[in-house]
Amino acid sequence: MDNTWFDEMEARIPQGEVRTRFAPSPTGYMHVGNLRTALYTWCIARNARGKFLLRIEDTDQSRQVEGAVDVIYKTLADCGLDHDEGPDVGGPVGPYVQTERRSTYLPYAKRLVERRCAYYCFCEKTESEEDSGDFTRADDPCRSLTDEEVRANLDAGKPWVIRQKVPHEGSTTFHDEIFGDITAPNADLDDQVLIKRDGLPTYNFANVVDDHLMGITHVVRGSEYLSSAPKYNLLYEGLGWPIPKYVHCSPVMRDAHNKMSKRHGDPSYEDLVAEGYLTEAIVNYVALLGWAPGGEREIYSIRELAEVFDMSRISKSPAIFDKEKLTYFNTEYIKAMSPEAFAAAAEPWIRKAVKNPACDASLIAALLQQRTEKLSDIPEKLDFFDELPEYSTELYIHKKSKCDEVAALDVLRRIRPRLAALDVWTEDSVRDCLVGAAEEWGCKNALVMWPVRIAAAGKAVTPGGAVEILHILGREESLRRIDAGVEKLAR
RNA sequence: GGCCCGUUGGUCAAGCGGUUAAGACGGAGGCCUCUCACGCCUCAAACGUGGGUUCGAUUCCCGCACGGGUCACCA
Repeated sequence: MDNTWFDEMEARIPQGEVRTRFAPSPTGYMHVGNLRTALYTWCIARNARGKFLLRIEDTDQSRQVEGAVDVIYKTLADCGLDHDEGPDVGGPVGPYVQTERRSTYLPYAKRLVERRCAYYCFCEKTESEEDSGDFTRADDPCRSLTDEEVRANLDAGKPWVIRQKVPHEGSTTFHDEIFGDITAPNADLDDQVLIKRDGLPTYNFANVVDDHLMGITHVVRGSEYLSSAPKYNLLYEGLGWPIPKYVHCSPVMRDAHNKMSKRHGDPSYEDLVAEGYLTEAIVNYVALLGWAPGGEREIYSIRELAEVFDMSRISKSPAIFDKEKLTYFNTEYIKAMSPEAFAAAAEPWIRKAVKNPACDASLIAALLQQRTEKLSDIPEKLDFFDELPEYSTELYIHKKSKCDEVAALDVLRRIRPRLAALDVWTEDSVRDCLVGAAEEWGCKNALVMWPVRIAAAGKAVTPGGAVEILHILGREESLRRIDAGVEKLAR
């Protein structure tokens, strides 16, 4: 490879702006930790008015999943994490899929070999031999092969990999934006493979090459890469490249001991949406898992997050994902929706329970908005609309309303003709009727409301009170249910 | 096991040498009220541990304990 190729690659690299990248491997599953990493990465770029890129890391051919990339696109788009460059939108330093860049890695690996920072390895150790303990990489004879010996092996067609040549002496220090300076003895760093036998780069090498060639200024990733960061530095140094800022994020945990994972059945972003969580709530909550802006405010839109984001405030320790708190954010976002927006979002869920078209979905939605934690909870709250459930007359007993079965029967019998005689059937007319009756009879509203509601709904707990339920049910059905209540109580 | 990292209420967290150690979720109690919910008020609940440094440590240093990560031709 002549120098002009290298020069051309260098010439493409954008300068003078913050550039970050989200670089998932396409597994078809966007877990919460991934989403958070993407969010922080995006925030760093947007906060600095820089560029956010998407790069697909698919160098492991054995783990390709059909449609996996689409999950990534969809999740990012849903969450508002727009990217400036990527496989779908292109950009100045493409391609943005590693397998499409396969030819760019080997020249750099060879350059490292020339500079004695890497070497061809012809070992054919099996895994068990490597693990047996009687072979240490440091003693690998390939480390000290002469150029002639290497050429002979290559000419003979022996399979090879290229490994990084880590010095045995000294130590390497790197700086992380949130963990500070970290030093590791070189002797503990192994000669990791850079180019695999199949000719593709390993993650570790592809990452370094791509991050540099794409002009990435902030390398954001999970803290599991913390211990390999010293090796990255050695690679950057060997290639004569500037070292980017590292931002290592601690994991999102399912409990004190385990990371969130597909294996444990922890929900992905899509799972959470299917469970009835709003995207905005998920994003807001996830942002606050392992990061806090400092004040007392917790509700932030994605745009606001970008504005206030300060990576130096990312927490060093892992954070446990708490669904209860996510639920809290969800209720906050639900309550903040306009009634129209909520009605639109809730309608499909309402119609799962209420098939009767006479029951107005937007009226029901109005009852639900202050009482919904997540949309999926809606249907079970509404089961009484289509059909009056079987219920015990004991439901009519309610001490606080001074109601018992005898009083209930009396109330129902007396309220029925008044409801039947109403000129119009509106929420106001129904309310006036019930409240007016209580006033006339000299009793508390509750004594009228309680039995009417029980008769209308047949359950102790309902969204909305007697007035709203009667209104939504309509006159005919309301009277029918009151009659049923009378009959039940008279027995 | 080696190396690296972490440790404030049950959870998320503020704090960055001197505080009555914020706030939120969850929990408990109360008010409001036609049930539930919403809203409002109140309460309980924390600096892992032992040494230093200092007039003074949750904050700085060291040890210990506990937890996590990593030691792949996976990312």
